[in-house]
Amino acid sequence: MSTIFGSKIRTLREEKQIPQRQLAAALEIDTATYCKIEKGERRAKREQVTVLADLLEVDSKELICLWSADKVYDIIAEEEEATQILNVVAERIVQYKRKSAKV
Amino acid sequence: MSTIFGSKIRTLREEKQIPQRQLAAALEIDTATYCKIEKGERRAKREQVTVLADLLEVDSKELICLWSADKVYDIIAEEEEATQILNVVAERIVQYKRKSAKV
DNA sequence: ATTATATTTGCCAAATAATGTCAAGACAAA
DNA sequence: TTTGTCTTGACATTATTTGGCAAATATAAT
Repeated sequence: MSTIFGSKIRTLREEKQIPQRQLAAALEIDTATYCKIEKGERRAKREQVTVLADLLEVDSKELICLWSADKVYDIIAEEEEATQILNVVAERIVQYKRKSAKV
Repeated sequence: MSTIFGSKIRTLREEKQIPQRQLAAALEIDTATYCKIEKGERRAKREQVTVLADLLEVDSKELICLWSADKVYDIIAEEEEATQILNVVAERIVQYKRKSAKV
């Protein structure tokens, strides 16, 4: 049930010794909700991720990456062909990049 | 807006010359809804995918794979770090497999 | 051209999932 | 014990997804 994203922001927050209350306020949500985000019981919204990156002073790309990875993992984790699914997606992304490079 | 899954089932259906109406009936949905699934405007439910695999006589794993890939693609397509997200997920899946293999 | 069949579109309704709050409890430090 | 922090569960709210209906548009055949 825990997420890479949740663990990451918890670690960062503890390193900086910031209380949940403070980050929750910045995100304009209840501390209960913030707590659940750290524990992976709720998913942060995308805008919230970037706000957190600022406050925790990390590259927002890094957090977005972990946050997205959690979402993808939820979709494919239970599927037998998980790895192949990733290959199909990767292939499609390459194709798209080729196409936009042409233009 | 079109999906790999939708294109695939449309192609298969046309090859077999089956009307949408017939597949829609098997899925117990409106032909309009079925039409949208082929066009990628609606997402089939997981159970519907396996029913379609039967009717279209293809391996359900194959269809599930394309169907999942569409979902994953939706999540990461707009993200700058799409490829890296896939790597993070792939890494996590490998880790999970190791863990379950140990037991 | 007219009819019949198949597909598509737009809009609304129902169902489901995601996000959030509140209140109460657990836990630790002072 | 009091204070501040964190956690949990039940419930409320909101957003998203899925489906139906009716009308429009193809597509075929006659």
